[in-house]
Amino acid sequence: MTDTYDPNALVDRWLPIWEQRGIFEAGGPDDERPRKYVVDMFPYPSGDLHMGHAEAFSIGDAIARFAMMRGANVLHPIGWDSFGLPAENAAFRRGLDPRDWTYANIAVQAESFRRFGISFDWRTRLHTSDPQYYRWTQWIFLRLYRQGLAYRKASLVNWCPVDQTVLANEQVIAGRCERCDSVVTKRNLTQWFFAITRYADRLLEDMVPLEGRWPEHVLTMQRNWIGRSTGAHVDFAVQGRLEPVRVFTTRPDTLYGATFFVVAADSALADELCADDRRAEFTSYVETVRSESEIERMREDRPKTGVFLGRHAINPLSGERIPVYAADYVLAEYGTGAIMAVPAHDQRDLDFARAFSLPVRMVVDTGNADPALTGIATTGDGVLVNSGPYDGLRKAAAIQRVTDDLAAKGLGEPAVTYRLRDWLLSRQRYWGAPIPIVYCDACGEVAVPDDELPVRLPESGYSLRPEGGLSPLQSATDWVRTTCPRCGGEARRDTDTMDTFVDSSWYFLRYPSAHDERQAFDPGQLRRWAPVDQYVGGVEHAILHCLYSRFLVKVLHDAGDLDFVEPFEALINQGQVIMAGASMSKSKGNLVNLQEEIAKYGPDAVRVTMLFAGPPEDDIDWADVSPTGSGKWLARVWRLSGEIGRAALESDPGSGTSHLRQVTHRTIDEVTRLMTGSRFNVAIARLMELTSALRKAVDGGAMDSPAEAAAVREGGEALARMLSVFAPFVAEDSWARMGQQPTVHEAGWPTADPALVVQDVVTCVVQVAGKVRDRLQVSAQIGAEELRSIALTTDGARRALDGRGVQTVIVRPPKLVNIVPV
RNA sequence: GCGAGAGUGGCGGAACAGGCAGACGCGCCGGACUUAGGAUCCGGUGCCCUCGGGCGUAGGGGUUCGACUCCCCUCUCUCGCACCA
Repeated sequence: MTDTYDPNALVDRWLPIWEQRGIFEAGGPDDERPRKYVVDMFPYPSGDLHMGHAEAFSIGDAIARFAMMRGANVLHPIGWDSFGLPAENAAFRRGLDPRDWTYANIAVQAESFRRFGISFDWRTRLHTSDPQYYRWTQWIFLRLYRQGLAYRKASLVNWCPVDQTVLANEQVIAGRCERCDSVVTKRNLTQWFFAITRYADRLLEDMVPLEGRWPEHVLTMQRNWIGRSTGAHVDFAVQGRLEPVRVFTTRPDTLYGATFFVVAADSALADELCADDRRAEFTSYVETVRSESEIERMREDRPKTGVFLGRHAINPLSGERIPVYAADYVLAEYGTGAIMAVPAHDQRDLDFARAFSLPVRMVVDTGNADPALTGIATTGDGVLVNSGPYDGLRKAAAIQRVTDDLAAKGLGEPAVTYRLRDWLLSRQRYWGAPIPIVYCDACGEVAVPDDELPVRLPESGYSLRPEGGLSPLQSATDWVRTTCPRCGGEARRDTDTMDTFVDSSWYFLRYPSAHDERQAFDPGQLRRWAPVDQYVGGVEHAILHCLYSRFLVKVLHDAGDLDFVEPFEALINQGQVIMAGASMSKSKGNLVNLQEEIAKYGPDAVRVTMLFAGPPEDDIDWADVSPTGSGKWLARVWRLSGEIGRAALESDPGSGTSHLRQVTHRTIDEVTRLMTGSRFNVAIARLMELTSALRKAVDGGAMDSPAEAAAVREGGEALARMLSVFAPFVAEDSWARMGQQPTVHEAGWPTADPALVVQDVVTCVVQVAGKVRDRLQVSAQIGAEELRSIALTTDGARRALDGRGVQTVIVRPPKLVNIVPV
């Protein structure tokens, strides 16, 4: 055993031993230990692991290892989210097949994970781009298809002109492509959707039990994303149209304040309603609107525009005739694509009314100044005015009454709308799971039978680059040409592939039976493991990935495949690793290379630095933290273990109650609690304190006395066991240096002796007028009366009182006395 | 604009339930050992000070014997959403 601390040599020493013993493999069905399923969001193979991976997986590993050390049967799996557009683009840039590029990266990442010492059960390893995996992604698609939850629809979709593909709403950030930042345009294409909106209410309701277990802001983001609004549908007759036009409003109480009517300019309805003499103006307006980018449309200070359509709508309750406009501030996709405009109580309507000199009629008196004069719409509570039979009602009562009256007359009904849209999953790209549908001239749209899955991606030999909005798979003509599973006639395959979020929204169901060739997931295994007890990953997936996973689990539950409705019982979003105040990027030149950091400090020091920097959810600025400092601490532990190792193994700390034993057991007690709350930074601070206490004892000659040496050994061994969850290599080597057999990871979490945790003597603070004036060492069991009289006679108290009398004394034995002078 | 969260030393951050503010670490200062130190070990380190104390958790007010912690107002920052009717 060498005496020079070389962190990277420890990796080579212990990795083969751990792997040979299989110590991180989950127990089988007969394993009686309590089970825990810990999942890190699986990586995307875009290159080697980076600093962000190191942080996320350090957190997940600490959680998984802590559970293992406490005697749980832990499933800690790993896989790769290996389909997707970035890999495809990167491969084409290099003139490579996406498959080769992807699997080469996976190999590199897997080896990096190994050497980083993450406690994965490698038997679970899966890749979403394996036919053995995407076969079941296709099976899940068909599961939704048969339930009517997957459907095809021609619609105006978000189009990224650079990536040449359709994007889900969720992938458009402020009008730009999430991936390449180019300005998104619109296209009319027939696309596949999952009907996630049908699950909107359940996605909302089922969040209640997640309170306190998921980050609050993630729940808020999901709620906002779903965007449930309650109100009413109201039918307005429009001249020259048989059917009334329906609007959605959250403020039916303001119906008498509607002074005009607006339909979305780009909707079919606007086109239909346009009067002949307005056609020219309307057409040119729509052209202007269409040519504007999303960015321009979303400019905050953008003036309201629109055109009068030459018709009027009839207010169903008041009978008033109001003009109908087309405008781009009304969205075709939200609600019904038409609104009643109440300028007095809606700022957007007011802005439009002022731009077009339309009347503004206040119908709810909120006590604020008239919006017609101020230009500020009022939205608060108030009393109805100018509203015929509803005058005098308060807002809430009026909403109820108006809605009821509309319903009674068949002119409307209570309604709920959502911001959430159905999940658009078709992608005109090569590197994804093909959609398992064929089109037959005789039978139409036909599902590929389950036993013909997977529909494999054609291997190569085609131009696989996206062109002109056509899926690259269209050029694979002999792949496209197939036979209809129903009639045996000629048929064509769907040439789109699925959004990779489909792949990643069910992988945690596959892990426990990752290589099962008969089914997507094993219900028996899932009964043992699922749902995921702890999920760890970046906040960038707080909406998309988490919402889609929640949706899919509910669908599979309803299909009778699963007996739970939420995939992730608890969620931690780790912060980002940044450098010198900015997110890392090659162009900023502030990229920190993970492998270089590991080469310099060893994997353990990098892990400890990540976890010690602050709470897991906080960002880490690598410029503010010190891998050197973490490395120094680990080296201290390692050297200490060598000194402890020279003391006799068999010595027993016995029943001694030395100060050091108390420190050890209090540390165990506290670190155990801190780990339960994922308070890794504080837990590490406590372990550092224990290290210093042990160092001090050894330097003070403790090793010369058998009893004291035994207490040092007890502390050192407890330290190694606890350290193992953060710094597995150093902990393991220290364990061996103290003369113990491998491995520390099987040694179990130390147990605190309650007798040593309880403080028998405590420090009592003596305050005068709330300021600390003295400190006392008193028995933890001291009575209030006794403590009061001792406190009053302390030097500090007497000096501070300076002859003044005592008004009252607050005694909180044994920790505090506060003397209040006259 | 709307919603959520956060402001503590030079820096990252501690403070369980209203009871010793600044644990632990970085940085800095000093010392020991040393041919040497970018190794190791030990000590110091919120600010001011007449060495008794005074001030101090963004700012202002309040509740309390006692407030980083609870309440109100203001300021600043971060994140999310952003014409969603």
